[in-house]
Amino acid sequence: MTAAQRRQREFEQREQHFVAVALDLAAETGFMSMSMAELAKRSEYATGTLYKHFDCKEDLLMAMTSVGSAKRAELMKRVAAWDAPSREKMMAIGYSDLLFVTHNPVHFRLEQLATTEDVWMRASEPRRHALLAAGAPCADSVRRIVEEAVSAGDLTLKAHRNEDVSMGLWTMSMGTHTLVHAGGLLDYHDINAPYGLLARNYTLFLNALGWQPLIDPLDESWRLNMRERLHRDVFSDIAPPPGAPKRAELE
Amino acid sequence: MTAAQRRQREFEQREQHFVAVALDLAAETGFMSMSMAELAKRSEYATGTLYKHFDCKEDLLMAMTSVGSAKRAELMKRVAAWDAPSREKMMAIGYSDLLFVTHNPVHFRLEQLATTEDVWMRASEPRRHALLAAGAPCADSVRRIVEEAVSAGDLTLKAHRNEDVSMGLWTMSMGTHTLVHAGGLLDYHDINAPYGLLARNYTLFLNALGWQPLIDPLDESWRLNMRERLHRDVFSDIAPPPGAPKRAELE
DNA sequence: ATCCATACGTGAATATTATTCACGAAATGA
DNA sequence: TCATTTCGTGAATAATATTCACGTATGGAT
Repeated sequence: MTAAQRRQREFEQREQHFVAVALDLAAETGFMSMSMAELAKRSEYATGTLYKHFDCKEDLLMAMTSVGSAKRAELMKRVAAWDAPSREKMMAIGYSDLLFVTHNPVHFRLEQLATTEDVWMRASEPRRHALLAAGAPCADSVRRIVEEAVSAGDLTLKAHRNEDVSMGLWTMSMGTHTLVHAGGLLDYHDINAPYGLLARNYTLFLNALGWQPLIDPLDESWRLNMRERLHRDVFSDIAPPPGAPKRAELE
Repeated sequence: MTAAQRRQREFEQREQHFVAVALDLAAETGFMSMSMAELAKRSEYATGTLYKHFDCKEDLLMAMTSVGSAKRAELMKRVAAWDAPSREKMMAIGYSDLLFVTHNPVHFRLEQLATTEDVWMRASEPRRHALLAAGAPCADSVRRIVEEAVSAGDLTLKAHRNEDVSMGLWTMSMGTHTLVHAGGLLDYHDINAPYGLLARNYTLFLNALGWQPLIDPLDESWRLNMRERLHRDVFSDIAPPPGAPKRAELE
């Protein structure tokens, strides 16, 4: 039965190939403007073959999005393993998400489309589940950091359970990305540096939870310092997001 | 020139008619599954006539979404005019959004789709602008409440400018709705009552800003009390969202 | 080495649907 | 009453997601 296994392996490789080519295509034209026929041609397979893997275009989208989610999860796993105070690690989680989205703008577009109710419901249940599963390690990393903070005495949970803490931060990040990507919206509302603001809101939120040590949201240098160490210790292979202020510029 | 004016008026009425019928259709089938031809037929006009109003389906979506945004803005305007302490008014803003979304789930789906980058970019600039404009009064109401809080001495702005305050709350609400509407996602992450959590997160955030009077996030009765007065004084014509303690329904 | 049966890839055919446009009817104003 | 313009029409067009009948390659059995 080793032949069947090989077949299976080749099938999976072909699927990855389809997804990789699809991601390239989506980067060029956007997911909605990309046609299944063109994707098949670019992948050097027939249209029918594509449909052997994905029952519908939405299923393909789920698979494409899962790739990005896995990448983000990998970044957060690194953060969770970082040797730093719990509060810095929690801030670094938010930063890693930002890092990921700015380096992978295409992924955010896909994710946004995928979690749209209209699209979400068209995808098959197994594909949806696979996407959720791809994101689960993110939640795990965050959960672990919260646990760590509690057992280190940096944080005492009252109204919030462990999952609730991450939910607050998660919604702020997701909402911010959404507003950033709706071109013109933030300008319209006269909001200049949404991600700097997001960082301050993280700070406020963690302060409100009583997560020690409390940080002055006006203290930019604390955050920049943390970011520098983070890039040195954890993200040495990833460039900071363009447009982020350098520490030197603060003096 | 009075004939031309009448024509113009009729044209606008027909557009409203199209949008109203489209909202009904979208409620039944979802926006993506709704066809322009069927919309035209239901509206008792020809397909071409529909395209005299909307250059593309995405433009129609923007118009449909604008209707909802205007409704939400109307609710928030009422809140801004409410005679209550600034902090309660700010909480009521979040509550009014929740009220609106739970009573108009279709609108949220549309809004979510519309602000998706892929869709947003396909709509024409004027239609996008109209949608932004429809949402502007929301921002105005919120801005006014923040100003009021500052001049009443309930709030002292430090790291945040006026717009920044609303941005934090806005992203939390939007992010929460998004997660709620991605069916199965919250269950997957073991989060039970997302909107109760959202309210606590609002409370935390406003506490962190130092918005007086500070509220214990564990104090449910404060919130329930506020909500009751709000429904009595401001939203007497709107039922509380399901899941909340029932009151007499006035229509 | 040969053959059979099954699994697999194919791409032309189908179905659906957003969008266009050439036409004729109705309104307008002289 | 007529000429002109404006407006609504819906059949035609142009994609494009999805299906399926077909032929071919594969792998095991003789």
